[in-house]
Amino acid sequence: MIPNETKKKKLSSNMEDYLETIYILDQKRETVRIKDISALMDVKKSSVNNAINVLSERELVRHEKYGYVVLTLEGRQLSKAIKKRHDLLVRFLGGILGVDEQTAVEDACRMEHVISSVTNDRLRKFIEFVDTCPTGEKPEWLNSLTYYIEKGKRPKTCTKKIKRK
Amino acid sequence: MIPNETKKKKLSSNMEDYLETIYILDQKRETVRIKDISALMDVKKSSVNNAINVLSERELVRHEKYGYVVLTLEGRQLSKAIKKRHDLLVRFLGGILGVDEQTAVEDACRMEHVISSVTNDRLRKFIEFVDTCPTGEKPEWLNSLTYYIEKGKRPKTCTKKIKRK
DNA sequence: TCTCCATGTTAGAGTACTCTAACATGTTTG
DNA sequence: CAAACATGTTAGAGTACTCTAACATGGAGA
Repeated sequence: MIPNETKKKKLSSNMEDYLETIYILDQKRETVRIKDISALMDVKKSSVNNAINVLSERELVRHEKYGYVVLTLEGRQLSKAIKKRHDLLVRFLGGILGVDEQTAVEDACRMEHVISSVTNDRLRKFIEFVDTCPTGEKPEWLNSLTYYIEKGKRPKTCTKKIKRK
Repeated sequence: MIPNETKKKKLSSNMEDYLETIYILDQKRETVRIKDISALMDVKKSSVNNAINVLSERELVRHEKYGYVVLTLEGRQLSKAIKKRHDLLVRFLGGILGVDEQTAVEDACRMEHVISSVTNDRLRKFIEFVDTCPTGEKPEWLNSLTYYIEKGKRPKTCTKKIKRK
């Protein structure tokens, strides 16, 4: 049995980055140009060109010579998913672990390419769990966690009943 | 001003992987051979050879032709740190998010190369926070989280006092 | 000792990017 | 309309890995 050839190889991290950038640009302007991608990612236009050729072959974008870059349906779905993963990670790192904004974004940019769908799903649920806290606010344990991260020890309200061997 | 040249370039993910593998092997046997690394990482010996040359130039390992691979002090410290990062991630993914063992290990193997020291530190504190729970057991909120992840809803004891607009 | 075999090394090709530099195209403007 | 400028493309080199295949080394047994 030959493995199903409709199953496409996973995109490389770099190509995912290009795709995500195209998605971001697409969301905030009418047209996306090679030049825009180049500027946002801080790579040369020739590198973008190379990437666009790869993404075109995968049918994730369409691009006519000297023209705009346009996401295909598949490309849009995929890039949107990558962007969601990114945002999720930023929220987790920033909102729960209290990592500073810049570091959270930088880490998310790298982590978004390597986490499995299972981990992604669990992180999403974790954040949902925090967001849907019955009190409608930050749950008490999370306040304690923040305190612990900042001070290195538990708040007084969270230290009683210690029973360790 | 020329940037301080004692500052060494960051190791690539691949080289970190090689170094971590050497550390793991070093921990459980007297000597480390090219062949062992090759087997554990599932790459060809020639690739290991190439990696060892790079790590030797960086003074992270010592290796005489046809001999053993030995970690230098610096190599030991660095590889130990990488391994710790790995273990931390496995504990977080497995122990808190409830990701299955195999996926947790796979994800950790990729994530360990991309998280910043800040995120690493926060994750460590998060786990510490859970481990030092005053009751000496899994904190109640974590039980609720596990329930939420499994069932998609909060346990009864965790749903009262909802006040959302 | 000598031969065999496990192990290690080298050479050379392939992949997936990066860049610079030269050149092509298309748009704007004088 | 044509020159000037912005933008895009191509060619070719460089990096950091991967592999296969051929060859070298060294230790253990006949």
